[in-house]
Amino acid sequence: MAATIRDVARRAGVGLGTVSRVLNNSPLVSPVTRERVLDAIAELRYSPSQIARSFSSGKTLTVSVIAPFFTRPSVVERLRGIESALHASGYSLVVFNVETAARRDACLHDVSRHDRSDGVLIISLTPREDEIMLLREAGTPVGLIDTEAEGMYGVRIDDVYGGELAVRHLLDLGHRRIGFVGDSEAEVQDFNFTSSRHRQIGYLKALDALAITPPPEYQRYGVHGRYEARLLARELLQLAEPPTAIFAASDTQAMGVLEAARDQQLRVPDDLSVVGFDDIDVAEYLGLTTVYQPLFASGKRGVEILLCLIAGDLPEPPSEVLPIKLVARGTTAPPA
Amino acid sequence: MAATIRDVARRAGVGLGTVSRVLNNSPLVSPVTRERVLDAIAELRYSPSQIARSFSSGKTLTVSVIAPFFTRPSVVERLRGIESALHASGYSLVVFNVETAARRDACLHDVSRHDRSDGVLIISLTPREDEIMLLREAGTPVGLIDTEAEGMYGVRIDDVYGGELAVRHLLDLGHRRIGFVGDSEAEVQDFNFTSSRHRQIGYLKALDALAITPPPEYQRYGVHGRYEARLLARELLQLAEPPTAIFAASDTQAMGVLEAARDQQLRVPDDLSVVGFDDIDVAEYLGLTTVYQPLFASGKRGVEILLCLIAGDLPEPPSEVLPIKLVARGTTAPPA
DNA sequence: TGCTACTATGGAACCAGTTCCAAGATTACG
DNA sequence: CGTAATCTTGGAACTGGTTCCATAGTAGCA
Repeated sequence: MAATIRDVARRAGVGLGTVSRVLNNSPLVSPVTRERVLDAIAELRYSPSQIARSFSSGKTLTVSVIAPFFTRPSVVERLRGIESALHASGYSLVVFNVETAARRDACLHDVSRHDRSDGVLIISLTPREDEIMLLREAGTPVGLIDTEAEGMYGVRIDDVYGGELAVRHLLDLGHRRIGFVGDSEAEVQDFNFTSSRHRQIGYLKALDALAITPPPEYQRYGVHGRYEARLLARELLQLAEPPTAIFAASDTQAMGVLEAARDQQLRVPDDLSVVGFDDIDVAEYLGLTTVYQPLFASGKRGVEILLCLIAGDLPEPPSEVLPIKLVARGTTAPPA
Repeated sequence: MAATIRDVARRAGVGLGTVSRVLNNSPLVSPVTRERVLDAIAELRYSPSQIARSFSSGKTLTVSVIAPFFTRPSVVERLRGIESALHASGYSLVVFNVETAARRDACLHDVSRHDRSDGVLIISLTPREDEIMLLREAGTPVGLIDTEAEGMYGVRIDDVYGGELAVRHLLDLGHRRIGFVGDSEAEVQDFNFTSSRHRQIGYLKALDALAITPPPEYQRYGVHGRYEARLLARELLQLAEPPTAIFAASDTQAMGVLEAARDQQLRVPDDLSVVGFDDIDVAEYLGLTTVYQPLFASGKRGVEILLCLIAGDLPEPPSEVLPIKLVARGTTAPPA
């Protein structure tokens, strides 16, 4: 059907190797011959088979990315960074969406086969000991985004510090009763998500610096999302002594908190201050005070690190930390 | 390095073909032999090379999807439907994000090579005459999502009817001065997006049924997004005789309209009614009246159609139309 | 028992590139 | 002019599966 490299060779009256050399821009071809080959390629409307190429060269020019809940705005933005950097390098992007623990394990396992892609990017999921072994054995280059693991390379932020930033802002405004809304134990377990937990540690650290120990009932956990966060915040606000401010582990959860405040006829920020995390697109719209993290850049940088590994170099430092900052908007104010 | 099918054959003391038959669950293998081969596979920790498999069989078990602006919430939701259906069928998903006209053309061209993937899904972009030819010549199966084209298969909604639904709702409430905010001419041209235009036709049709002809200045166009929509809505609201209701071609644009209303100290829905389109996740949060369309289902159905084409069947009807409905929430009310 | 029909099996040929070695052509230089 | 070094070139071998044909084995049946 379609022309092959041999057809081109015959047509141009040259050898197989010569056509291959032309295709790969080898300098070992005389200008005259190159021209002749290019003519033959044009005449036959020849286009080399990518699969055959991958097969014989062992390179697929493809990168897999494992993204948990890839509809979450923060993940989407990272993906956009990944896609843009990858495309610029001529790589294709294969996406795996992980929404269950089983799928998480299956994906990590599949991808370690180092067969269909030249490398793997893992977003937010922290590989376990045995999975790290598997990936290393298979020799699959891996870049981690938004997480870190022993002996692996990647890019992340300091979530503990981010939590501190958020809560210090509330403390500076004069708040002392500060609640926390974060991911459920189950999610942390199932997916090995760490950011909510780390942000909470920052929350505790900031409070501890002022010798404040928040009561356990001020810290609530639920399945990630607006809906659950709304319920958790409602519980917080119905306490005998409710918090005057709530730090949510993500902007999405902060939106749930805002809904709960609305439900209780509380004005934000007059009656309740709210801080989120991530600075997703809609945060600006809502005037939500939050902690900004460079989502797009994390994807881009993750790709750079991975391509580095694929090329055989070792990036330095292994785990790069991107800067974050507090963005004060309209959902925080001094307590009444 | 890694074991090959020949190693397995040698180890199991059988022929090449037999191992291949075991791998492909051919019934033409005796239970005893099958067992022996499976043992050898386990002992050698053999796992067949996907690339070699694709190469020799011609199937890649991969589908490409071309998604314009894949961070837009509506696109993300479609992608989620695609990923879920594709994964259930054992296919991998290669994503191309299109954000410029040049990239649009390049992607459509690349993908038509029918080499790296068994089929292509195209979201919202309508292939042009020559592109259809190219795809047909290459024999690449194509599924269209959110658009249609002569002789091609896919799934979509009736955008004209959607626009009618939205505007009829406003008319029923008593509005007569109704503005429209949609995509810019440039976008429609560059990407061959059709939905904004079709929704506007629905808008005109609904008004026409009541013999209303909206003045040209009531219809504004700008680059898709919250920011531009806000500016356009501001212009509308500053007219000598401003509209009492605005229909935005998407929820994202409706959010811009809401911002503009806020800027002008207008209360929604008392002073201004707003209707969006798509019913993205955040619409519910905002209490936005909008037109619901099955985004997730469109992705899923698109995959089903594509797999059908890959299998060599022709789906009926060629262009399937999914149901939509108006979701009345808090941003619409009778005019003051 | 002999013939047929079907099952089970082995392995060559094939897919379309890349890689690398051998060899011919050309140039450089003493 | 002869020899070495360098530049070009051709094509066999290789990548790891699938496919299909030939053949051996076996059961069914008259």
